Amino acid sequence: MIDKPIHTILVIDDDEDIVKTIKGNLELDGYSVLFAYDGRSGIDMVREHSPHLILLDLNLPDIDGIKACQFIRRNFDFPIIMLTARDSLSDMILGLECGADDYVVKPFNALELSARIKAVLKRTERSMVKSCYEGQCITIDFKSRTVEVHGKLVSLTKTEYELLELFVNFPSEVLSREFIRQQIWRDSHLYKQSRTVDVHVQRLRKKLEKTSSNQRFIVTVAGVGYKYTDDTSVQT
Amino acid sequence: MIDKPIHTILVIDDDEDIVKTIKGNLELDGYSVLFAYDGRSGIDMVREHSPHLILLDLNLPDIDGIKACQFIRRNFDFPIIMLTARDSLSDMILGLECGADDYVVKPFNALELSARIKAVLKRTERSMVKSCYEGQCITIDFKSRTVEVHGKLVSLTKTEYELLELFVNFPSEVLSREFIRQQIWRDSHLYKQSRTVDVHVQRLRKKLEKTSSNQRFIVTVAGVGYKYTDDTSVQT
DNA sequence: ACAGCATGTAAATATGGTGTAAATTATGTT
DNA sequence: AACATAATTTACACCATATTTACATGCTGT
Repeated sequence: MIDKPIHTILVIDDDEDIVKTIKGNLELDGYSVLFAYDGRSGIDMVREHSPHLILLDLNLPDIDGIKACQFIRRNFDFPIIMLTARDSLSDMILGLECGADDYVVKPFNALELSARIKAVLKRTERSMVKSCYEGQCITIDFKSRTVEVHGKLVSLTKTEYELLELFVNFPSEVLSREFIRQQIWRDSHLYKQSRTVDVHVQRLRKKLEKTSSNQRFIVTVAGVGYKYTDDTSVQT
Repeated sequence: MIDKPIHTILVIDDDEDIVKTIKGNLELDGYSVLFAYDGRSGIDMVREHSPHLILLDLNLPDIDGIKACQFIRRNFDFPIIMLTARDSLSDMILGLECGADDYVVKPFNALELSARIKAVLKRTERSMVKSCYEGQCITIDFKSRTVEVHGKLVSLTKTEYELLELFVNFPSEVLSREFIRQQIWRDSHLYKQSRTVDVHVQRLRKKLEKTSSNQRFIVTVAGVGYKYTDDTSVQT
């Protein structure tokens, strides 16, 4: 909690009410918030302030949100989360082909937005600096998507790998099933009370623990969720 | 992250906005950036600073970009990437007969430019030191474009060779189909969800593995892309 | 013009990852 | 201890993805 960096987030949306509530929420979370009500001035602010992350509405009054997104990506390359109504979800957004890092469907709740922001910041920050993770026993090379446990290579499927990467981004923090579901499956329809997350955690566990002498990397916190740790000393 | 060398890139372009955004992006990528707004002072800077790579606009106010490119190549021999609008794409550029190492079509996005710079630097750096690649089993002579597997010569087609060279430049790094498509086919319209890349990977595989005892050089990472490795020990 | 090879696409096949349901076991509570 | 609730395990059918095959077109060199 000592040296937590302050992140600047730029909100570009023409709905003043939404901007206000987002601003309020984000400031509670400790972010410094800038905002703009249209695309043009939004882009000016991007140029001027170099925010750490941009929340960009898809339906702006003056310019197309997707175009704006592409423009920002092309010219500045800051992480972007698109804000969009469910009925205007295009492939462009779904596949994040417009260059966005993530998207959130309106109306969203504060917690979901907050979670996605956190995840995107973690992801981009990490990839700026390091290309691998080195825990006590587990090593991950993000470029080759290679995972080693005690030096032994283990091959993971796509979801297993993404799951592990997610855990590693939030070390010794309890992640709820719902949070995990949202991060990895977004809104692809998984039955609300499906045990899918559990099953995948189990598959991942099996592969990770096969090598090492029954060490638990992913601990289940009953009634809450799962927690990853690869270190005796707990650190944030 | 320890010994990453700092590269100096010189941008020669008369559009101040473009220069600024390029500069911003490249500095984010960790490059040291110089710039010039016309050909004459650009060439002066080349002489003075010996940059590792030059981004050269085709349409300069004072001199012809192609001429400038040829001049730099003749007199200094630093790698050059041409920046050009789609409508002024000449054969000279397309075939890189002006001596450029690559070209990028405006407007380009930051990621593409970044990728091309990376690729050119890898290529030229490697060829500065070595004119061939020597893996555990595979040997490539870049000048003669010859490939040997376990000492046995295999003849590859143009695309197969370029594919292999691309892979070799990013050892044990997962390359997405989209990235491969961009690097090898540039923007020639390949159907978005065409399996062309796969097919060529398969053809390349067949030729490489025919010789050796069914060793996998190009591993497929399901749902993500392909990864090359010619070494039992995985190294970054 | 012809033969031969390279290339991109499409369709058929194979593979293996994925989600779910149900059975079993563990956990926490009273 | 007994119960209720939650988590794990197993099994399986389905589906998405990768691979293979085949083919039409285009290019090259003789």
